[in-house]
Amino acid sequence: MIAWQPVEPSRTEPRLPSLTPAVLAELLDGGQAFRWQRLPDHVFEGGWGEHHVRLRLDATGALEFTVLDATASPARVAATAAELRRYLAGPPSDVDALPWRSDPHLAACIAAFPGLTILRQPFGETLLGFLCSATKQIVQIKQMMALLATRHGRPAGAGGGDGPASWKRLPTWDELAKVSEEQLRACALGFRARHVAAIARHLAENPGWLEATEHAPYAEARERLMTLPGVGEKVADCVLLFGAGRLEAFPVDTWIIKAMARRYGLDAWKPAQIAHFGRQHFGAQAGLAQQYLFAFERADARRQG
DNA sequence: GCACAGGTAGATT
DNA sequence: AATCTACCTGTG
Repeated sequence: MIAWQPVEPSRTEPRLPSLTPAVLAELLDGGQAFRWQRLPDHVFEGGWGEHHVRLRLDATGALEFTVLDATASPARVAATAAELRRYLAGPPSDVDALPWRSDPHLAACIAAFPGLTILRQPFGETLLGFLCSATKQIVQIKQMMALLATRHGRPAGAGGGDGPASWKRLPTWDELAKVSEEQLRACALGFRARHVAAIARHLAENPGWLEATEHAPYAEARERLMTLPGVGEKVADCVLLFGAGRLEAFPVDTWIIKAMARRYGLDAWKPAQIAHFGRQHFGAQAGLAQQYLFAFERADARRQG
């Protein structure tokens, strides 16, 4: 294994925030991504795309990483480091521009998770993850992703893998198109298997559709995603927020419905109404605000608020 | 044993 | 147009 290295920002990229272990856990394992595992001593192991790394915080809260590929060349390590910065830095955002001065609850959420940001994950992987998220808890979504990767994903790394212990990346949509619905169900996807299979076929028949969707303006991208089976407003917004850096996306899930009822008095409001309120109230970075509200509400529930 | 889980879509009122 | 339900399956 290669020694730990700092995840230093390059000169042209914004500095990554200094994080506490709790905020790092929320960032990697709080429901944005589904491929990170907690190890002892605040170490996280996981990956995205073909990259497989461990992350930890040094004494000052700065991030360090190590590439988990014994055969990785220095060039590949450098490439992973660059991709890691992009993954962690996420879309350009500014917490200070959120309306926390006039919103005491938002201010409390931000204070509870200082430095929490939005990741920039691969678009296709994000779609797969949130397709499988319907009425599932994070641990279960992670289990589905792990099974899909283990059984149907390519080994990542130089030379296409180096033994049974090598990291398996999630299957691409092209690869998923060759997996039967039965095999998908065997990965614990349940009724979501039908959606994954149908979308894989659709994407195979429409080359470039996913890329065009990723780069389309927000409203158009959202419409396109919602034409896919199993993709409604919530999943579309999650995919655009976490997989395409669209901070204006404001996913309304059960936690946000609870938060809006409890903290903002929006009792019995419907998801579409809450989404409208969120965009109006929180502004261009509504998705960033959503992540703070989401993290706070879940933490509050864990300590039986 | 049974309700519930980062929802969606089709049926029913 | 609003409300109800089926859809899979692991976890508590």
